Amino acid sequence: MIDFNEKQLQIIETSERLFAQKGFDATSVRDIAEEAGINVAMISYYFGSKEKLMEAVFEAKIGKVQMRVEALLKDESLLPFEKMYTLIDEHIERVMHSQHFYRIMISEQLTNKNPAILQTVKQLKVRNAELISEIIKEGQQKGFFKKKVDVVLMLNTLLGTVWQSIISKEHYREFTNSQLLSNEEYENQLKKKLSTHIKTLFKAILTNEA
Amino acid sequence: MIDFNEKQLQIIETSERLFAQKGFDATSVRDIAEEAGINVAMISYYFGSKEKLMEAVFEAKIGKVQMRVEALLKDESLLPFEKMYTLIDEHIERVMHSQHFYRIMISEQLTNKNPAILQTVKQLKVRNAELISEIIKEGQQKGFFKKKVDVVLMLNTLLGTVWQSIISKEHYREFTNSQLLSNEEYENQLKKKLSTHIKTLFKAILTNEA
Amino acid sequence: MIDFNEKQLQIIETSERLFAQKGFDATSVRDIAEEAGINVAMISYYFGSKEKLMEAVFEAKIGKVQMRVEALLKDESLLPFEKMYTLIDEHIERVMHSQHFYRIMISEQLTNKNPAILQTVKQLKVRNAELISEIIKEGQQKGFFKKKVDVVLMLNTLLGTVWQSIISKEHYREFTNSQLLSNEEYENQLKKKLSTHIKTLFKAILTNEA
Amino acid sequence: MIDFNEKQLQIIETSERLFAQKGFDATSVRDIAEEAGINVAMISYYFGSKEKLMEAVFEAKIGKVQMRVEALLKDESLLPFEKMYTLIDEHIERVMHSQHFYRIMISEQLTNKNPAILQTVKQLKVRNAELISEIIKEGQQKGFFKKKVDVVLMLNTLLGTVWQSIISKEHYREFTNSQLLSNEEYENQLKKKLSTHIKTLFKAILTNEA
DNA sequence: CATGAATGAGTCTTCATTCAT
DNA sequence: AATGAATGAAGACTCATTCAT
Repeated sequence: MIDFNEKQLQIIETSERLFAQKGFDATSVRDIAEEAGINVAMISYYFGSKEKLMEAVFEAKIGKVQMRVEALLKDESLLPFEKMYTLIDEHIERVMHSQHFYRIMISEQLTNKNPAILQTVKQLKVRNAELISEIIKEGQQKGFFKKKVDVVLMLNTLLGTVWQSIISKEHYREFTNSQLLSNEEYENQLKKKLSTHIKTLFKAILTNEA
Repeated sequence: MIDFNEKQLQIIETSERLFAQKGFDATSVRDIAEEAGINVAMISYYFGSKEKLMEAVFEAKIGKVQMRVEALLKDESLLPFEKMYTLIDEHIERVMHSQHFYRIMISEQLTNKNPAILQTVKQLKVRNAELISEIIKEGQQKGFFKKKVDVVLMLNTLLGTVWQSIISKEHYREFTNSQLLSNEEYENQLKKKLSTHIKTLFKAILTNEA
Repeated sequence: MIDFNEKQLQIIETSERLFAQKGFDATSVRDIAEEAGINVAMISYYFGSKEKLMEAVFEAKIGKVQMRVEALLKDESLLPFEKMYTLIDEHIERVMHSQHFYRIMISEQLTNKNPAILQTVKQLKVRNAELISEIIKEGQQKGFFKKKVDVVLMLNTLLGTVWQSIISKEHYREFTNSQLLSNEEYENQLKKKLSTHIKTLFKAILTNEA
Repeated sequence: MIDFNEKQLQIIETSERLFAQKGFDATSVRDIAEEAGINVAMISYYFGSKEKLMEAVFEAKIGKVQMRVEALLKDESLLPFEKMYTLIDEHIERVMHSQHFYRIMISEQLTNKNPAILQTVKQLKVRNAELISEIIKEGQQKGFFKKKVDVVLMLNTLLGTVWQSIISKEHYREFTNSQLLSNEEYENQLKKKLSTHIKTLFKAILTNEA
């Protein structure tokens, strides 16, 4: 876990936003430098290269996410279903709040260009799948969940549905008659709907015997 | 619906693949020209610019998709549930087969850079949502589906789950003990699993009274 | 043997001069482009890179030199001593006339940076040593030359003396009371002196029994 | 004669090596700082600039060389021929031992960029020519040497032959069947050969009446 | 006295596009 | 109708040097 100083964090934050908005290749180091109010050379100076900067963006973020998930899933005070539901809500909250970062993450998974980043992402995903598998086993032992559950597909439904809702958010604004809502209101409404929707799906996945 | 000549289609096809593999910005017109075996200048000559070429890629593809969906949903020989299930299977099949194109589409939705393309995508999405709404109404009238169904969320679950499964395909290969399968076998297995999984979800969405 | 078009030759010529005057690293592609009256991008366009341009400079020159030497040494109408003397005079003439190029060549041998160039130079040198060895053998068989002659040292004396005379030319101008001569006159005087001097040395090397 | 403190000498020594290996322009102050184990800023701090550092390298070296030559040539216990032969051997030894420095010196003479350095070099050369002229006069008066001797050409043969032998050392390694020798052995062999060779040449220059 | 942080100028190269043919 | 040649703009990055501490 690398420690970044204040200026580095400032650069990371700006990069995260710009990479998300325009994509890695379409974001020039000049763009970043200007927006962050620093000299172009400082990016090479602090991070070595634009690519390494991107990796730093991931390191800075993934670590935090990982810790939060671990903490939740190991919380012994929660019942299996409560854990799953909390997991859903925290995920929705996190993705909505860090849309920028998740945009980059998807983008990186799309292009397969930086192996270091892919590795980091993979580790996060696999680790999470492992942790959730354990919750499910626990729920199965206690008789709450049905026998056969495909953890990966379940996770993909969670991540995919949330993500798809975000990227197509604007497309459906008219369709759902939400033109009059402020951006914030619309997002809040979306969060609630998503929460209910996915919990329903998870319940179906975890309990209904096919 | 624009008519493209053979050379143009050749360029579109190559572009689709390269844009998908490396991203729009990271793909140079020289790359495309070389792979397509044509002169660099021909891209500007036929399409006006690299951006316009991208738009052509979308026009060429979206049209086909749209027609297939319309045909399916208007097929009067199918029951509502059958339509939904066919919709799922065709979507899975289509996305798996045209991963390249869907990668670009997601990428474009991520970066919001080309309004013309966004508009095209939005039209497709909204039109599809409308069509599916009608199926659902039909199913509700016939008593197959429950009263309140959120079409958009349902669609997002379909699209999101399929998509998430594709982009994280490799990450979970070890986790699901599928290392020994060939790529094709792995994809076929995934298709089947996805089909069952999403049908279960749709059934839950369309029938279970919360 | 690569064929260079007119524009390429123009770039090569300018580069040869600038690389010689300022050194490879101190010469920017902008310098070259400005002096050659071409666009900076044309250097990459025609040669691929600054390094490759340098290699082209060598290819363009070394070939010519090689051919001249081969022709001379294979000339059957000349006696061994005549060949050696002609070799000396032609070398002096060539180096004086192409000082720019020889500056670069020395510089490259100094820094050992571009293996492709070193290889080209080495081939030239070794080939020349071989050819001259044959002349000497011929001279020995005919009884003109003494038995043991070190070809490499002899060549090094020729090349070294000529070269050293050129690079320290200005240093000794006062010392030799040649301030009043024009540059051309001074160089002509130097050529004559060098010719006599080196012929004396060669005669000593080739005939005097130690 | 400037006094350099220990840290300065350390920087000078490292610079000498790096400038020789990679050339002045291709050597960055960061390279030097890293290899010398000092802070980058210290180079500007101690020497003012990279150029001034180069001048310091020359000042530190030229002084030593000058003193050695003066001492030898003024040694009254040696006969003229002995002096010349010792001069040759010491020069060979010196150049072989300080190849780094001589590489830089040649390089500087090639590029003519730093007038201060050129001046220093010129002074050394002219002074040496003057001293040697005196030896020759002495030898002529004593009847050992012939009347007309071109000191400059003679010096150029000494310097040029030695130098050419060094820079083309590797090129001829195969040609002289010396692949099996260690680097050290090869250099020792070369030194001996050079010594004999140049002494022969000098003898011819100094005695043979044309 | 010595240095880590910072920077503006400059590097080479690649890019999409244009234009004469 | 099609293209090879050419280019201006922009790209990421490295450099020697400065300055506050």
